Amino acid sequence: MFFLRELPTEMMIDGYVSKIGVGDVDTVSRALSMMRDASQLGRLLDAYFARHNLSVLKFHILMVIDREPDVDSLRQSEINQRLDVSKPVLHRTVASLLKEGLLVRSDDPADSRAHLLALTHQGQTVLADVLPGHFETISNFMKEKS
Amino acid sequence: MFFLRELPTEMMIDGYVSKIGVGDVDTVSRALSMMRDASQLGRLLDAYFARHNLSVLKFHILMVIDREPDVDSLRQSEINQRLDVSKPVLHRTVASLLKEGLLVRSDDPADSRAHLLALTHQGQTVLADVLPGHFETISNFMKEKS
DNA sequence: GTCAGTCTGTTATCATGGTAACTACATTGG
DNA sequence: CCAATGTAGTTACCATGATAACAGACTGAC
Repeated sequence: MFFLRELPTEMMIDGYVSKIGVGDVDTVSRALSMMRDASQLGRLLDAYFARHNLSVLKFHILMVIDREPDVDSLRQSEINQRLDVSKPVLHRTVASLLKEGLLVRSDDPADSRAHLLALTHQGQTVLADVLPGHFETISNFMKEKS
Repeated sequence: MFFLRELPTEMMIDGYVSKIGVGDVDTVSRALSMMRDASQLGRLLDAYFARHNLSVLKFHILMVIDREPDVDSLRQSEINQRLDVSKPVLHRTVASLLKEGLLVRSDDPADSRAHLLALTHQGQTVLADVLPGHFETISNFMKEKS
């Protein structure tokens, strides 16, 4: 992600917004701040996970499987329902996690098209290792913002 | 960009955060909401600009040149100071805008390495056409959120 | 029972983000 | 002056996002 380093001043936004007659300056300013903050935090998280040979998407995949109550595995389509990412990207990233040994795949007894994806022991270890720093990165960023 | 469709409940976050002892649940919840909102608004803006044969980055490039006081052109490096994007991506995207006729390039008399990038008439027209919908997209999104 | 329609996963291809490393020019310190 | 360093732009390559289109397996209305 990327975004403006310097947001437009409220005056500049007003120059566009009030001329056009849509929305109000405060709302637009708030949205632009949000986008810039999200971009910056996104970069910090990307860098953090990269240092652990992961990506935000890989982390989220491990996370949604791990946090599932009652079961310890999910289908690819179920992961897709939980993550707002396209099927092919999810497929590719799951393939990469399988290759790296963080996930295992087994046939779904209920549907021969599908497979069940579960964390390996190593996957659980990696997730546990990476979680504190994830929340710490978020917390530190929010602290500096306020 | 992508993100979790359903955020973890505060209870789940607490399960991680308080165990780990970094940050607090509210701050982390707020950050995750922000990331999801930014992802969703980002998708809306991507789709909006795509309908106008643009991208968010192309729009921002046009915008920062247009909003510059006193001058009507910028160097690539000056655009880079204003946008949080890498040099090669900016270069490629500027090249595309030149090819599409939205920007023109002239030599910088002060530095033979550099060039000045200015909006063409068509570039100004496109920017003006696209601005209202941009702010409208943002305003509508923020309204639905609240 | 069958076949039209849907769902699961996959492949191919493209778009757009990044880093590393380079050329050419400009600037600065001795 | 001129060598060393810095800056502007560019190239090559990789990572990670998307859509379109497909095969094969399931499902339901008849």
